[in-house]
Amino acid sequence: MGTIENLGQARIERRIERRPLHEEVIDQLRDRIVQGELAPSTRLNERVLCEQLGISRTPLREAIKMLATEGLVELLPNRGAIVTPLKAANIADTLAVMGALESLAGELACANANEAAIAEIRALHFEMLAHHARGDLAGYFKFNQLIHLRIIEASGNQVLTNTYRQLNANVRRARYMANLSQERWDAAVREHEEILSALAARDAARLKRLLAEHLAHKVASVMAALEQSAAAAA
Amino acid sequence: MGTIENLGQARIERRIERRPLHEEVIDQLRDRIVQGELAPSTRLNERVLCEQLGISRTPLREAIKMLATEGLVELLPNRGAIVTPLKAANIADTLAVMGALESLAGELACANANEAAIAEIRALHFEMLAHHARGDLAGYFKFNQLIHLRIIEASGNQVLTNTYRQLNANVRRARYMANLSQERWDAAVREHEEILSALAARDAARLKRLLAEHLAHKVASVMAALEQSAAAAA
DNA sequence: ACCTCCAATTTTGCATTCAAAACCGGATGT
DNA sequence: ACATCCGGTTTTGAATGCAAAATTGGAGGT
Repeated sequence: MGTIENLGQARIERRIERRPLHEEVIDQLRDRIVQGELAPSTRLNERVLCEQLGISRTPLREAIKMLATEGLVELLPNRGAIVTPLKAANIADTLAVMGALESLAGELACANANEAAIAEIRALHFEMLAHHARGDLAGYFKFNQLIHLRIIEASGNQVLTNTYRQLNANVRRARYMANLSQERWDAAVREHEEILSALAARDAARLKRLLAEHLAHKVASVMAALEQSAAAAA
Repeated sequence: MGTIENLGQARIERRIERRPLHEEVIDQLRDRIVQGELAPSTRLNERVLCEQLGISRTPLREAIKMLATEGLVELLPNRGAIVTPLKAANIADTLAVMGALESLAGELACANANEAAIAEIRALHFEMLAHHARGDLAGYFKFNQLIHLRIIEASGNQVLTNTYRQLNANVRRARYMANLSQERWDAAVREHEEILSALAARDAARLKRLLAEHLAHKVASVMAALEQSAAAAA
């Protein structure tokens, strides 16, 4: 180990940590895809994206390859890449897997979550209520997502969290299509109340059931929206 | 070599679509990592790997980025990449997630699997028995893996299959460490018998329970081996 | 001997270049 | 009119080049 205290090097560590370009790029593209700004089936033209991002093709191509293994992008050999089309079957499969993960997360969270984490989830819940009260759908969605992610994280299983987050990115693209009725919205908020209370009580069985029901409703809503948009496209 | 035959060969060869280099490379590297030929924490030197694979750095770097999002490789900014170290905690987390996926797969497989798929799994089971009878551990492992994968695939959920396969790659790296006792090996074979019979009977509840127990044994065996190797390294 | 500093070398990050495949649009033949 | 062929253009795939960061090895100081 040697001397830990550096003599003349009392200088403050430079906080300016330059992120690799491919990381910057992948975040940018992932956001654009999830936001729908890059719509499903859109062709990713390397030249155009390079100009928009102000970088060369090398880091862009690296980012695209990474997005492909995340499943947000599809590689067509010799023909570039497209934003993965939204297929109802694929979304249904993804949601089924996410359900299994949520169930496991609920169980683990009841066993492992510390009170601070639960308190934070409760705080986020109230923030979500505020947006719901104001009828602010975008804000509601944001905190909704955050709450689900925090419950997953409360499991303490890092692999579970990463897997869930990755699958979730794919599903989030479909969320704008799901035009929530006021009734369904209100019901979802009530479901969240119950989920929170089950977690606080560390009632794993009840939490798992509630998460499963909540997800089932989400599946129904998303699938309905997808069917509708598919019908409109045809 | 007749001219006509050669022409024919050339035409056929030309029709075989050349895979992108990064795909070739990612498969090569993934195999080497899973086989343990590239051991955990090994530094990936681009120049060396380029020479070994006979390619330039561009496709190699693309492949490394993809392996990083698969979790088999860790990127150290400005310092290249290393094979992801085997951490007991990470493997335990991964196995927990795989357990949840197997459980879901068992349920879906009982509902969706066609008889041909089950017959194929049974055939693989007998091949596995043959290797077990001969005491051929490597051959046994191969068919063991294949059977588990086929059960997952029998779910009919593509996302589930992909997710499972990806997580599995990480765990397979640890399998050589798990020095199976003959008793445990025999027990594992018996468990497989039961799993197969539950699937054939489409008894979802029993199948889920058996898969969970089977996995629990695997977890115990892998974790014991990891603890042991960690102790040896210290 | 140990630590620190510094130049030389290596290695990575990114840009650029070159080659091959796909795409486009008009001319040609049926 | 329609399909197809062909040349040029665009776009992707892969190699190479160049600059910045990290590593190495050794000289000098304590």
